[in-house]
Amino acid sequence: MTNNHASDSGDNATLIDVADVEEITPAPSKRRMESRRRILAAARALFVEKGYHGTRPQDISKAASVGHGTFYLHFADKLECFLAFAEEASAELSVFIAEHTAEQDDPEDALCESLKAIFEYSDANPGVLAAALTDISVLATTDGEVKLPTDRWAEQWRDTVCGWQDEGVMKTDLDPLFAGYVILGIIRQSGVYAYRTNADQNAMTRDLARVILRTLMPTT
Amino acid sequence: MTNNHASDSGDNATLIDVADVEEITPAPSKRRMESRRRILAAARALFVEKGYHGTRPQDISKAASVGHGTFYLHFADKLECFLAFAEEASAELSVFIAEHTAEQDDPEDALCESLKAIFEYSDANPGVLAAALTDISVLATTDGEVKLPTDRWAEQWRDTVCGWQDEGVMKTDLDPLFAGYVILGIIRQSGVYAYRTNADQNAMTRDLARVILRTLMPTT
Amino acid sequence: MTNNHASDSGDNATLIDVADVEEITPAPSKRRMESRRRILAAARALFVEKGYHGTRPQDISKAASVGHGTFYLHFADKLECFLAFAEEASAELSVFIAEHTAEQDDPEDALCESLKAIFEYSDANPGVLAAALTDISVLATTDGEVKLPTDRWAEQWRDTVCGWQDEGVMKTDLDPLFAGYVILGIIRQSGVYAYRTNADQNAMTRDLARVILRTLMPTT
Amino acid sequence: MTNNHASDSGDNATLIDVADVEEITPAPSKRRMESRRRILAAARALFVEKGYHGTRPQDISKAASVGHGTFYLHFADKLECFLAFAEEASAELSVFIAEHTAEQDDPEDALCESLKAIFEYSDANPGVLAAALTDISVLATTDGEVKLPTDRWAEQWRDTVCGWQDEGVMKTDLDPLFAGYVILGIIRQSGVYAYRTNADQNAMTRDLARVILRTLMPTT
DNA sequence: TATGAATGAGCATTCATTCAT
DNA sequence: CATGAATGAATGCTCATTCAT
Repeated sequence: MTNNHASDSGDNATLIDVADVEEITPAPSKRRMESRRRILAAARALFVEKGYHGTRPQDISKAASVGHGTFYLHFADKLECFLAFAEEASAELSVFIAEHTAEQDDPEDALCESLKAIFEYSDANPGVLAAALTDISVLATTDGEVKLPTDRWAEQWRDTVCGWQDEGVMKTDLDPLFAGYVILGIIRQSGVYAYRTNADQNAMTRDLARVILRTLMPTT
Repeated sequence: MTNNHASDSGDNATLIDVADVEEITPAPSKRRMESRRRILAAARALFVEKGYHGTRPQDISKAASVGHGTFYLHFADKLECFLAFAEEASAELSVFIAEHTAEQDDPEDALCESLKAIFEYSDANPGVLAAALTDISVLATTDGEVKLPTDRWAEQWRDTVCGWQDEGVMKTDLDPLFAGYVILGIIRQSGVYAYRTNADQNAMTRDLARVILRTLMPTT
Repeated sequence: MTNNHASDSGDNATLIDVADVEEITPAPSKRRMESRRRILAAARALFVEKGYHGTRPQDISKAASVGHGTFYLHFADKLECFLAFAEEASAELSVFIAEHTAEQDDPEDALCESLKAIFEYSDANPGVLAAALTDISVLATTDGEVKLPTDRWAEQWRDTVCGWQDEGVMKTDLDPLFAGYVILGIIRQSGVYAYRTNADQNAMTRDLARVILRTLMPTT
Repeated sequence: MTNNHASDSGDNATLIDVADVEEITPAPSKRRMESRRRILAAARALFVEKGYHGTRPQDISKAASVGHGTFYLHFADKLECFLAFAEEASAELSVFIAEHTAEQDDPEDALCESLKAIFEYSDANPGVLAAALTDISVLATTDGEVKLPTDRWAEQWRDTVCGWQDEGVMKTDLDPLFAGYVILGIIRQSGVYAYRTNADQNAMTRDLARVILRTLMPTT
């Protein structure tokens, strides 16, 4: 398709109809995209199952049915691949939450829906969140300041809290970012509790929502 | 396997003259203890500075000024050494907290003192808590059920909460273990917040104590 | 579709009148020549800058703005490309020297001019000679007898010396080929000296010419 | 033997008799030295036979009958091993030449002896000199300024020439270092000639000595 | 002809662990 | 008890070359 045009591209540019230009310049090449997709999918499965250090680029390539070198065609190194996976999971969860909380005005309801969404996502993608939250400092002695996924999550909760305040549906005496971290902390560690005790999900959701709201509401 | 030290040492007891037994057999030989002490000290420094994966047994031995083989005289493998370090840190912190909260009856005060103690310990031993909390699942594909340090911490908070309830100084509608995890989550993630924002420690302590108490107190 | 035309390559083959055919088929097709030219130019730059082992065919293709595969359309492998580069440099230098020494009858003058030409070429193409003289045995475990560039240079000097003898302008008691190697050795290693000491070029030229002539002239 | 003392070393230093001290501090450990010796010997054989790029650290270890890791116990990387080999060869040749020219006062005789020594060494260690002279710039894109073996050789010849001048047995109008490079160039390239033509060694030696002296002696 | 994604054998190097002394 | 040289399987990554389009 686009390839057929390829040979013409350089010389006869003036003959190419404008509609084609869009396709020519970025040219993400279907095949290339397919490779990347498969590598990422394999990486996700393996990082979840074996963890970062238990997964070799070689394993990923094999699972993705591509050559070992192809891996490095798409990612500079193993860490970059892991970050892409974490990014992807994070984005997925965001979309998932957004879809589930679209119309909720009441903070408690919104919170409940968000938590439900998180649990649902966790059920549908077991282990993915835990894997994606792996502390990068454990992965590499990266002095470069890569922002941790957790930091971004905390910021998203901060935004949510700010939204509630702006809409006047809730008031808190906490610094919003502090609140964000607190909420994240509660949710995160609760996940471990839920896993350890096989807690009922509905009860957990309700309890969590209540607890979180309590942390926000000023002591009377 | 794991318990290399004291308990094993009694093998040659029968050959040793009785008078000496008391001192020789149970006492794990000064030299041996000194070795272990130095290795653990070096391990702590390196795990904190370089992380688990960035630290090689050789590095530890070298920093401890013992032969590389001596390391394996005291620890079956690197993981065991790390766990010993985490244990040590955990015990230290427990003592530290216990000392600071000995006489506090009021939960809010006790909480404040505990948090102060944690912050003080963190200041005195920078990075040690973060390192000791490293998720073991990241360290090894140990399917065996090693209890995570975090789980023990949550249990300690559960005990504290139960204590408060038993003494009648506080009531909560939460499951105590759940409460323990929530408290741990709040403290842990707050640490990240404090680090990121260079928050004032006294203010943080006060805010945290307030927030934690809120999570526990039944909504009126 | 477009593929059907592929073999005609010249852009509008069907429009070309019969008279042109002769030129099209045997003539290595402008486009092809252009590709090769660009690849060789890029190869030269990279071999000079990074050396043989530091240059990947991919780098060459990229620098030449051609597809990675195109490289292998023109050269069977990397070594062949390098040899083409060395050949080119050698030919260039020959022409350069020939132009500068066309009319000199006196050996000393001819020698001076040759040396000047070499220095000028070196200045105009820094690093090219050094790169082109790279010992092929270092490049590949080629058991096959590829003649070293240096051998060809020695032979050229032999021819020059023979020329002088035939014309009667100079006599030497050395075997001409031996003389060729000696001259080459002197010039080559002097280059290193000149580079290390930032020697004045004119003085170098004069000294070298004198030294070389001394080696040739029979001891009285 | 010495090993028996090893355990005492640290603490009871004062009890150790002085004669032992020498052995204790540098402690090159017979076993370690033996390993290094074997690795270097294997490296020499392989670098000569296969060249730098044709030789893998793995091959060296195998040929030396040591584990792959042992190689890196003695050399930081492949290049360092090669340099050690080149160094060794260079030192050997120096000794060889020194032994053969000890008593020669006359430059021509000294030169003849030196050349004979070089040829003899070359015969006894075929390929070693060629391998050791491999241009390091071909080996790695080492920006760090490692001095080339050739440069050291040129300097040795400079010293020789200076010696002759100081002793008044010879005069030259050349800069001594320049002379050193010229001599090196002549010898080096002649080696190629000798190899190509299977020249008679005695004749070569004589011719070379004559040629080299000519380059030094001022034109009358 | 030209392309560039794909390949995978190959490479230099590491490191947790062992064992002769 | 202590040592440190030795180990070698394993790792992350490269790069000259191929081939479907």
